Amino acid sequence: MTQKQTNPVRRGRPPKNGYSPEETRQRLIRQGIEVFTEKGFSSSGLDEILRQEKVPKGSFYHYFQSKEAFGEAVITEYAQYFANKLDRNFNNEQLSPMQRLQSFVDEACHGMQKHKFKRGCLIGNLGQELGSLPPAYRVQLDSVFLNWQMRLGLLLQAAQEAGELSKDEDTKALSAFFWIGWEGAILKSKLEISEQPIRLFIQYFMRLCR
Amino acid sequence: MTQKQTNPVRRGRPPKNGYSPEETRQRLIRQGIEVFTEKGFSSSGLDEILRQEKVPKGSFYHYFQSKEAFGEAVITEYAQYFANKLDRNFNNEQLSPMQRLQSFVDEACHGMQKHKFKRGCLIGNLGQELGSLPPAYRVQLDSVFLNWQMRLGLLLQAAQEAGELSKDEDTKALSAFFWIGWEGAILKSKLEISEQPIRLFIQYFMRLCR
DNA sequence: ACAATTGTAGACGATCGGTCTATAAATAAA
DNA sequence: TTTATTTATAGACCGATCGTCTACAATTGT
Repeated sequence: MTQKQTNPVRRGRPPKNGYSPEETRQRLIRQGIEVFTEKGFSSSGLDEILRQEKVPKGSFYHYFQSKEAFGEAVITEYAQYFANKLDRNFNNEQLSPMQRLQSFVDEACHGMQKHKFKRGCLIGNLGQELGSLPPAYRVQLDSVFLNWQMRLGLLLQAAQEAGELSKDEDTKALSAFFWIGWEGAILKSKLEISEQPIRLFIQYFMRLCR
Repeated sequence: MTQKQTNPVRRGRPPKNGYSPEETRQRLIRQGIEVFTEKGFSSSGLDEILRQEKVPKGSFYHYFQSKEAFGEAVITEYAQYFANKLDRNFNNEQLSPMQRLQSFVDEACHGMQKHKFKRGCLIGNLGQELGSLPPAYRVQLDSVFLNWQMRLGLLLQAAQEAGELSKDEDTKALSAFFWIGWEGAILKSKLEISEQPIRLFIQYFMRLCR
């Protein structure tokens, strides 16, 4: 019926490490997410990313056209990963809408601790770095935020339906406000090496919703 | 009585450009604020800063011990500049306390536009860059925020005295919340090339205060 | 056997932060 | 006046590291 996922007829020199080209590509992107999230795009070298995945430097341009194209793929992958995290929490039928938001926050706090407050949010980090970033990234980052904003907007609408949030509230504006504060909270959380700023922000945000 | 401010007996080769050594130092720091605010610390070279002020590279280490020491001076100067801006607005007796906060916001929005949304806040930018910064910067940046937080805390107390803010509010927590949201708003403002995020944040913050 | 394809390997030039030596221009001491 | 000392300029230079490129190794198809 269907062919094997990896092309059965495969020409050319085989990969030296055990991984298929698609796997290697994916592994590089994953590593890119980690490194760029911690150290930013401009001050991160490809060497570091390649070294960890045991991919020789010369091979990089076999997998990606340039560092810029690589960064684009990294951003896309991170956006996807984060959107999944949002969906997982925001669609949890076990909890009320506002409880789902709280569970997302708890999960994020746990993640911050796990990485010793060194990572935070790739999108936010790159946003601050805009001045030394390829110009095309700006619109990409902006649209990622818009996507998250839409997802939260839906949750807030559900909260309205459930009577947890006044129907007078502008859910679009409120969710835009959330992500504004969120990025600030992540920043201060890294600076203070504490999840307290995140907790503080959420506390006031929740108050705003009552 | 008192000697002239610039030492009257001055040995050694005089500066070539018209500026005194202190002036040159100050000019380099000013330029450093601009460049670091736009492009960050790690991805900015000393060359760029020196070129603009027509200071030869070799002279740099006459004025500063290292790039790290230079950055420290830049942060300190920016913190001072920003604290002055806060004081100028927060101590304006012509306005009520909450009006003073609003006037600060208006001024900041004007500044963002003036620089075409490319600059934002040096402290916030460096905060996001923490992973690739000299470790000593973290505590320095943190203490700058603490200073701003204290200044806003005093204003909020004045607002309480003036009956503009409930005395039940924890002014410390509220001002911490303000700076969290503020940095997020500046970030999104740069991303969207619009002052709308700042306006949106302030709108909700003001609502929280009533 | 030879072309086409695919991944590997390191050379390469540019640029960075930081340091070095040489020197210019002033005053202090001889 | 001459020489020493101080202060600032000037740019060459070094090792490290950046992103990119070219050569080639290893496989399959004809």
